[in-house]
Amino acid sequence: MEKAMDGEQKTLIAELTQGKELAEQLRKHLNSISSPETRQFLVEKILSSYEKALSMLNWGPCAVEIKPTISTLESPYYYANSSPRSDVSDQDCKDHYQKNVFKKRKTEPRWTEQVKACSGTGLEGPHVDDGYSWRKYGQKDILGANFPRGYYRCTHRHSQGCLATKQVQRSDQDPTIFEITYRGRHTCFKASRLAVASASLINAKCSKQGKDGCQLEQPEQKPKPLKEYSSFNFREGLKSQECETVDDIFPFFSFPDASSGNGDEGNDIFKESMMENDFLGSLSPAFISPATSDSSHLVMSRCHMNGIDHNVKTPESNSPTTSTTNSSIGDWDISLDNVDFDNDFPFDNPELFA
DNA sequence: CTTATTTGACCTTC
DNA sequence: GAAGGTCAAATAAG
Repeated sequence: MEKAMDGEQKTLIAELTQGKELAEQLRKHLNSISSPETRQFLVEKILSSYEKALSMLNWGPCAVEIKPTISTLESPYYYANSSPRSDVSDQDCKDHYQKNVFKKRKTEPRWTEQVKACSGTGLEGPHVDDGYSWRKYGQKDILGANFPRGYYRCTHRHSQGCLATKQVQRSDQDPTIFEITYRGRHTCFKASRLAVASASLINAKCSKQGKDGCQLEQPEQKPKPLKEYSSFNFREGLKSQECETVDDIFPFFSFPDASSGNGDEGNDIFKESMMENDFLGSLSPAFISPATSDSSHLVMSRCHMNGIDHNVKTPESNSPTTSTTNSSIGDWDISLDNVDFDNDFPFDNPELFA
């Protein structure tokens, strides 16, 4: 219980701190040549942060309802992290793994995102990037569906034990629409980092584009395969989790003081990854409202990007979306106070906002 | 050679 | 028992 309160307080503090940081960012931008859209974006974010903080105060700690399964969900029962081929036979290991996988399935957070991919964008079908690296591990014909369902899991499943998976199903009604069901949250290191930077950029872009939606120069700026792209879907694993502490929310996140050793390493990797992935051209939106404090609190948000339309819905939720505390632009629930990209994040880069 | 995809078999859930 | 989900060997691609 005490921990729950701590988590609640941390989240609250994070929200307030984020508001403060954003306000400072805004102040900088007031004196710069940044676009009005960028400033507008910051204003929205500030308001959003404070709204969340206020709602938290009104609602009290929902962190009491932290799922006890969170830790077990993250536990390394999968053979990737278990001591491989030592005391336990391969078969035992495999059996154990499979049993747990299927056992776990029921409790996995799950949500669906509808993605519309227009032809000609180069981002069709399952290749519509959501910011993570996925590896296809199966395909299945589904009863009543015209198109097979593809099964994907995070590329970093074995290397980092990231258990996130997704299913991609092309819509029968509209073949240009892909229904992507996500399961589990990403705990992979790289993805989390990139998600942050991309989140910022996407939001900025979306904000800039205003009613026209995001217009990213995808095709021209994607020299690498889509699967290598990383962008914002950071909260993909957060949004359906019940209230969590900050630490729960960002288990592998690259807070400066959280990285092993010094913080520089994190930043280096961060920069490196940004360069590696050419993430400016690989942004894709997945503006999913965070589970800031309420799991039933999923926000519909959307952003049009070059023919791609992400539309998040909440299949697991019995009640329709009830959120009223999020900005319309999308969410970005990362405490800037903790995220060390002040120096690296190119807020002032005109190219990002021009 | 390494990594990703395909696909049939197997397992779990309903 | 049917359907959905996952594994892993075979194959393809880079």
